[in-house]
This record gives sequence, C-alpha cells and structure tokens, in this order.
Amino acid sequence: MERPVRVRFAPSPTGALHIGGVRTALYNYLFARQHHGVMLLRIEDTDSTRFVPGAEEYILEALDWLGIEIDEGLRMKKGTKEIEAVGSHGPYRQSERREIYHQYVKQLLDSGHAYIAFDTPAELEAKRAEIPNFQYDARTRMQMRNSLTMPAEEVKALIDNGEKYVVRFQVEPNEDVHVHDLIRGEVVINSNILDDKVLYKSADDLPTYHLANIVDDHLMEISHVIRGEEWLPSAPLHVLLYRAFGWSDTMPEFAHLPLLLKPDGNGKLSKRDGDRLGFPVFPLEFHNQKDGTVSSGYRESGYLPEAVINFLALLGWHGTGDQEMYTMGQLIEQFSLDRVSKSGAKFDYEKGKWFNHQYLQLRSNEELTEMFLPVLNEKIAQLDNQSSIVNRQIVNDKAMVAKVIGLTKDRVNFVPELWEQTNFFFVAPTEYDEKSLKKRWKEDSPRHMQELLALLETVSEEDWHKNEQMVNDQMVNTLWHLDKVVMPWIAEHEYGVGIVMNAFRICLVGAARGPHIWAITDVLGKEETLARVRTALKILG
RNA sequence: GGUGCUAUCGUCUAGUGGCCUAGGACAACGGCCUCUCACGCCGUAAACCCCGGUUCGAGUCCGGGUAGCACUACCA
Repeated sequence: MERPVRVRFAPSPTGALHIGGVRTALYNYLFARQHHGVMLLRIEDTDSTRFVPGAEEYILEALDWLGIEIDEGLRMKKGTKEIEAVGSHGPYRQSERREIYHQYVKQLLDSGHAYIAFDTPAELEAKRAEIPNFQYDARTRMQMRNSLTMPAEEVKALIDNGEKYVVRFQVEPNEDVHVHDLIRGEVVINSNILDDKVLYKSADDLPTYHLANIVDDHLMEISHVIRGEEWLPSAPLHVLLYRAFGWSDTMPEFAHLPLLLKPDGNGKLSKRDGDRLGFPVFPLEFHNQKDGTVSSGYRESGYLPEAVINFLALLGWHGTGDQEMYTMGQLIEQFSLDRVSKSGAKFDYEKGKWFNHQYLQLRSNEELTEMFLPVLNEKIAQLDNQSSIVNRQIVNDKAMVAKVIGLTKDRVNFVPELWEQTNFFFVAPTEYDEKSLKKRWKEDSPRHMQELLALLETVSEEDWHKNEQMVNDQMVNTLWHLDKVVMPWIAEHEYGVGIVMNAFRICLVGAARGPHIWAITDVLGKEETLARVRTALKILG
C-alpha cells in the first residue's frame, strides 16, 4: 500500500525567497498535486539571529501570487494578506515547537545516540586553527569537553550552573551510509567523513536544522523530501537520525534538485548576480527591514505569474516532447521527478523574457489595460505641467487604451514597456526623431503633407473610421477607407508610397515606427490627426 | 585539503546501445512580409569534456582522467 503523498516546502524567514527556493516550492507543489497529496508549508526559524521581519509574510505572498497553493501549515488567507495555520500537525513554525524538540533530544540522549558538549565556539575555533581539518567526530570527541569524557556529576553541575552547552549526534565510524535519491539513485557516504553534528543549542533553546527537520518531517508524516542539492551531503546524517529515532520504516523518500547557477561564469545564482546583470532573483520586491536593502521582484518588473512558473518549471525539468509552453495544469499532469535533470541549470534570463512575451499575448486587451493603467497614469502625471499636449480623450477612455494595447502588445515583453510603444497615442509629438527625419523627411514632404491635409479634410467623420475585414489564406486583413482615398491620390501624382506614408507617420508618431498607419489615424480621429500634421508642418516646415 | 554530485550547440534541454547525418526552444545571423519599427513566418550557423574498455555497433554501458559545482558552522 502506497502511503499518501505529503510534501513540504520549508523555507527560513531570513529574507526574500530566492528564485531557486521558488522552484523548489513549485516542484513540491506539482508533485503533491499530481499525486493528489498534500502540500505543506513549514517555517524553519531555528536560527533566531538570522530572522528578518516580514520575510514570512513575503514568502507566503510570493507563493500566493504564483498560484502555488498550500494545503496545510502556514498560508495566506484567501484574498487577504493575513496568515492562517491549517492542519492538525502544528504548530508549523519551528520556533513554536520547542517542547516537542526537547522530548526528542532527550530520547537521543537517553538512547546513547547523542551527548552533551560544553566546548565553546571560541574553543572550537582555536582547535580548528590548531589542527588542520579538525572535525568533531569519533576520532576527536574523547579529547573534548563533553558528557563522554566528563563524570556525570560534573556534567550535571555545569548545566545546573547555567553553563551553555550543545547536544551532539554521536556518529558511529566506519559505516557506509546509503541514501536513496529519486533523482540521483543510490548515494553512498562513509560515516567517517561525517562529524558529530550539533542537534540542539542551549543558548537559544532551539534545535538546529538537522534535528528539527527530521523530527518535523516525521511528525508531519512527510512522504517525500524534495529539496535543493545543497542538502545532499547532509542526507546521510539525516538517514542516521531517522535510524537513531527508530523511524527508518517511515523515512521519507529523498529527491535532491539541481541548483540554479549564475547566467555567466560558474557558481550558484545569487542576489548579487541579479543586481549585476539587471534582473530580479526574487519573486516580489522586498524591503529588508533588517539591513535596509531593497530587492527587485519579478512581479514589480512586469512579469506574469504564469510566465515565471513556466520558465522556472523548465529550468531543471523537461517533458517528453518539444513542448515549451505549459499551464500549471499541464505541469501537474506531466511533471515527474525522474525527468528532473541531474546537473545545475544556468539561469537563462533571456528565455524568461520570451516566456513573458508569450503569456502577455495570451492576456486580453482588457486585462492588460488594468495592468497598464497605473503605469500610464504615472507617466501622464509626470507630463502634467505641459498638459496641453496630453490627449485626455484617449487617456481617460479605457476602451481606447485597450484598443491601443491591442495594436502594440505584440512588440513588448512586459506591461511597463507598453508606454514606449503607445505614448504617441496619448501625447502628441512636439519633437521628431532625428534619424527618422534624416531618412524619411524629404524635400517634397512639406508639400506632400499640405496636399494630404487638403485631401483628408474632405473625408467625413464617419468614413474616417470605416474599414472592412478581409479573410484570405487564414489571414485577416483590414481594408481601410482612408487607404482607398489616399492610395489613388499617391498613384495619380506618381509619388512614392513610402515617401508619403513615412512623412505622414513622422507627423503623427514623431518617428518612423509604430503600428499600421490607418490604425493610428483610427485611434487619433480626424481632428487630432489633422492637427498633428499642421503642427509638424509648422515645426518642420 | 576532504567527501559527494555533475558533464550534449553560447544557454535551457531531447536522447535510456542501431530510429543520431544528434532533435526542439532562447539568444545570434540571414531572408520573407511591409509605409516604418516591431511581431510573425522561413532559413543558416552552432554541441556529444578527454583517454581507454565492452560490443558487430556507444552521445547512450564500464573504468580512468579532467573540469565545474555543492558541502565541509552552536546557518538553513
């Protein structure tokens, strides 16, 4: 009988959640959902000195934004930023589980699997300086100040006296410890290279990661531990701990994920790399109250959560075919640990952009409008001192903004970039791009524009916007009424289409770029279009 | 230093002994489309770390090198 799948994501609240951590959470989530199991979130805050206020909220909000849902443990209450704890295996913060750990530390002490050590950090440091490669283990423990070398009364007296101590795990030497890893297969490490790890520190009355992790995973009935490769070297210790507790039968399966590497050079992806190369390494923007730093986030940079998910999913995992685009549902369906790569993946930020571009195209113009409006309003506010040039009619009309977005979204990767592509719709140009002028504004252009102005004057307000959709070869072509007015005129005078149209474009846009010209005139309307041509003629002669 | 993990185009990867003349995607480059800039479409260039072995046959299995990474805390 297969046991029910219960996986956990167990971050430490020491700052913003690293993108690698996000991927770990994602893989845990995909695995849980696929097996109709439980995704649990536990906070590992056993290092009181590294706690950063707000980090816990940040982690939960980030997962919530990405659509990684938590079934048990700590999570963000739906639609709020309130934290709630659900489930019967709590508490889910390790700092709230002190009494539980006491009991298990005692069990190990009583069964002779652990001992008390009084060596101070300073003494250990001195020892390491004195003896190269010093390790607290079977070879050295009998020379140290601990309950194995000191009489029981002295140990008791020291403790009663308030002396700080730690509890160390007593690793038996000369044993090959086998770790079965779902991604890497059998990993064997000899216990001689393991040290007597500290399991509990009396200084803050908390266990270290290793003890807390094993106890919690056991008590919370975790079936699979899916975590980063940096934990592989300590996996044998964990196996030994399960055995010391007598829990080998229910020990979870392990899967150690490959690391996310720097895009250039070698090494683990770090916050510094993001700053250096100009991309976020955190899901959300984070204001660190402890050191005052601000870290940029994917959300604030204009990323869509589904793009981040897709991008991250493929950094270390790949399906059986050539599929690149995956919805969360498809990932849940197709994900499998044995298709996770063994080697680290360099963080390919360019591909992340591409994913965002793809998902941006999938969003409706209305959705994008809602996302773009704050950016638009801010930009317009910055221009407000020259309010005469802002076209309020378009700026304040959501439907118009949506239309403009529909014309330009295929050329951006991020929502904020929409501004660069659409600004001329909202604000009439008063300056003209030099390069465009040099290439496209010819000697005859003023005369052409004068004539075009006269011609366009004759078009009725109704005809101005008229167009018909033509479908041929599965392509939709828009035939504009204005096209039928202007093209014969160009042909009649034997003007160059490119010369006239580009000059016209410069008048409207301020540069030789942008969507189809009749789509632009359609949005601007007759009055605005003609006004822009007149302005350009005034400025450019 | 020790231990472990890993090794296919610049990058993410497909590949589980013959379907490999090594496939896809990003990026790059070229072309098409076109009033412009983009998008899109089409195409080009681009890789099995090295040396042995097993086998009729190796990117794929084995061994040895080499390189990279991770760990080596009273941090997680």
